[in-house]
Amino acid sequence: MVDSKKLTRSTEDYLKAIYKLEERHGAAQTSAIADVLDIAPPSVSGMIKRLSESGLLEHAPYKGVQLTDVGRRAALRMLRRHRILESYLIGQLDYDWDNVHDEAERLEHAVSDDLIERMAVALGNPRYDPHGAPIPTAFGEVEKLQLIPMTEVPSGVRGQLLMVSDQDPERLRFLASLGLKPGARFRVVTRQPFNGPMTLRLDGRAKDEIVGFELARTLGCAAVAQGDD
Amino acid sequence: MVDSKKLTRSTEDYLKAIYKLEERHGAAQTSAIADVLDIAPPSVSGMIKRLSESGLLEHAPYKGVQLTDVGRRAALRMLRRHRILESYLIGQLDYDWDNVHDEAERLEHAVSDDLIERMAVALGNPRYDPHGAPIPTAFGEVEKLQLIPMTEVPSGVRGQLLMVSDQDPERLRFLASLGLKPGARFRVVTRQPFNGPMTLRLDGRAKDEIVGFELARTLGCAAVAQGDD
DNA sequence: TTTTATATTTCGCTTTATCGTAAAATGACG
DNA sequence: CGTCATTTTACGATAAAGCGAAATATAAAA
Repeated sequence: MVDSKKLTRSTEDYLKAIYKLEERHGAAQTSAIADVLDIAPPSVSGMIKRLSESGLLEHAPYKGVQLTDVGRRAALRMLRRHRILESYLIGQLDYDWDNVHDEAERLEHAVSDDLIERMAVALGNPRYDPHGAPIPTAFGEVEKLQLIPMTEVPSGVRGQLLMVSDQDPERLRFLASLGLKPGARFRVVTRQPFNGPMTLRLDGRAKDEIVGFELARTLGCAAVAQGDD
Repeated sequence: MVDSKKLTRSTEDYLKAIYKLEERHGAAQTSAIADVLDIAPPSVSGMIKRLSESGLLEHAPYKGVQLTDVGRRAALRMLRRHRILESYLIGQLDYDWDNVHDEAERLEHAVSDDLIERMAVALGNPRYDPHGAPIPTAFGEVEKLQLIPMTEVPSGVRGQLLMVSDQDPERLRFLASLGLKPGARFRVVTRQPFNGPMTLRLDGRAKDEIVGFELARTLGCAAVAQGDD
């Protein structure tokens, strides 16, 4: 119950995964967790039991789990670590946005809170990481972004790309080659039906770019009113 | 035999410890390792067996162990990591020389070679860490310092402090308060017999400082010829 | 409501890595 | 050659996490 018990690598990974699932679907099903972490469902059940006995989450058997306040704080702490680390590696050590994920993934379990705060200070306490994800504060608060998939920006409408997944280096390199970095503004030129590709015109570019549905669906965007900043 | 098998935290710690013992005494006895790592001798025997089966060290039963080339490279790699990390934390993240050890100790097991090299570059490829220890190159070469304990600098002779242990924060703070940082030059004013304290006059200081025998024995020094740089 | 399908949990077991105690083996030395 | 300290072997314990098979619960279909 006391929150000082130090967590293992796996438990930290579980908490992060559960947080992200909760964020998207309100709760986290066993199989969803198993899926994300690439672990067999019975193993997840076992871990859920241990985590709920430690007071990190509430378990409604056969329904799913919810993080407790303690669990959520722990998850947000990991997210902060990950995102500060990515920001630092890119900002101070010349990493590129497509190769920071793995390094951050390992380091987030090893660094001290002190080091993270020093990195944050060195960066000027950034609020977003290089992939556009909001960085939780040291007190465990996060901005909740209201994003829509690029696939839901209507034809003819202007939008802005705000957030991409940091996981797949190849995808990130490809996105960069299209000019699709967080902050990029565009107008949807055409959208094919039946989950077909979309055509975009990025601000400051002379040519349209074509983006497949699967890819576009993973891009967190906001619609931009004309003349909005 | 293939050197690509990734090592665990403990094995890395064993290799470091064995390297340091070898450096000082030519070989590493089981009990000495047990002592340094605070582990029971039979456990060390067990680990020695595993390490020698992995080709990291040669074991002469009942005699001691010697690192193989592979083992030595692995140990030097850890030393490089540790020392680059300490240098980086102090040089770029405003740590002090008395509080970097633990952080480096944890991180050295988690960082990638790539990150270490980036840190080294950011620092201008330093050759010594902030405690005066030589940093092995990425190729596994180290400068072998020929140091003597401060207790062996004769009375009346000038010396230079070159290296101190990074392990004990309190000791480091105390040393700093005396002005005893690597590079500091001094003249031995008096030395009491029977392992008594010594009196030093540090360059640029108006007052003598008294240093106990136990402490002085851990300070790596070089005698300095008059007018030497 | 009964049947069927899907998801979840329980059970029992395995793996990996490490450490420990007690007892046997070895080597060093007087 | 016998004593003593060191080292090794044998055996067991622990902790953390994983898996497959079978039992159970929920949800959907008939």
